[in-house]
Amino acid sequence: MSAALQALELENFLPYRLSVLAQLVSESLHDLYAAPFGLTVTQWRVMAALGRFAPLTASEVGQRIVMDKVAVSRAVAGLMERGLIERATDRSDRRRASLRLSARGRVMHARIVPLALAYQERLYEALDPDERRSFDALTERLFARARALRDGG
Amino acid sequence: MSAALQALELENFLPYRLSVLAQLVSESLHDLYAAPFGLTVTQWRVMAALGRFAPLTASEVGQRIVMDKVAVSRAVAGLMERGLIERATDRSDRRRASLRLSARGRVMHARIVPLALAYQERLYEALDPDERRSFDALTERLFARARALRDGG
DNA sequence: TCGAATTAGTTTCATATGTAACTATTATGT
DNA sequence: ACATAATAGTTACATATGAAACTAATTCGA
Repeated sequence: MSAALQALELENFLPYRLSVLAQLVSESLHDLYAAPFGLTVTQWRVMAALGRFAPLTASEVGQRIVMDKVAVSRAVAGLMERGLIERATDRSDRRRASLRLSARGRVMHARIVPLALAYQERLYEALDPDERRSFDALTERLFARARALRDGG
Repeated sequence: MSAALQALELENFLPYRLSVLAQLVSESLHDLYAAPFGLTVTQWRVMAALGRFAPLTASEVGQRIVMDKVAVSRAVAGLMERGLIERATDRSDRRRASLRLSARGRVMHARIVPLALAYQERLYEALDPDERRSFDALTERLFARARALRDGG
């Protein structure tokens, strides 16, 4: 049995394709709220998590949005400084502090959400409804597989 | 007509999902060649582009792998330092220099490619062949759409 | 109950990345 | 031919990110 020569066609290589697509989309979205609102991607994600699930501790935020605790800590510091979120130390466990959007944060959140959804909508116009559902399901399975490979080997 | 309240469900938000999936895959792949071979993701991508299409100028590399010229320049500097690629200034236009893998670079490339393809294969096990084709086609269309939105508005 | 281990979160350091300014070379228009 | 613009690539600066060390508080176990 002769060994097949393997060639790597970068443009057809799944991890590469995912990376390029995600980066392009991420950059576009970034333009949507970075310049107008002065937020980084990680800060916006923290706000989005709090907008939906507050109150959350920093750890819980990290679990929700798949972000490590250092990144969360830095994003929270920046958002606190600008008065966009509020922190309240847990009385029964003073290591923990629950976070929520401030009034200002809620205003900004309410202005960004429609922009983000509109962008998603325009992106999804590339697919018909069946294809959207299909795409979402496939990404979900790839994600689960990638996590299994990382964790279990 | 009452305005519908819009909610952003981050975990169902397409840009977010793409970002998290791409990052997870990218991290896994990174473990595959970063520690063993001491390459960054950008360096590996430059090697992959040269392994397939050499000789290329730095600009051409950037176009192939969707990477800006500064990133290419830095990756090239690192790869030159380690003797993994070779540079030859174009005689008819001395601004340009064509790049190719060195003998050492080809050896390393030949060792990494099977690892990368094996990882892709294990990832793709989450999908059956029809689904793979479908997924690839859908990502292609989303990419085209994202680029159109960025460029054209 | 007291020391070790765990957990939440922050700080530090080294590295990576993006933007803009810069150098060197070639192309263009008059 | 010569000033201006464009192109290839590098450097510099500011900011972002990841890994590991660290602080503070709590839990666990002998």
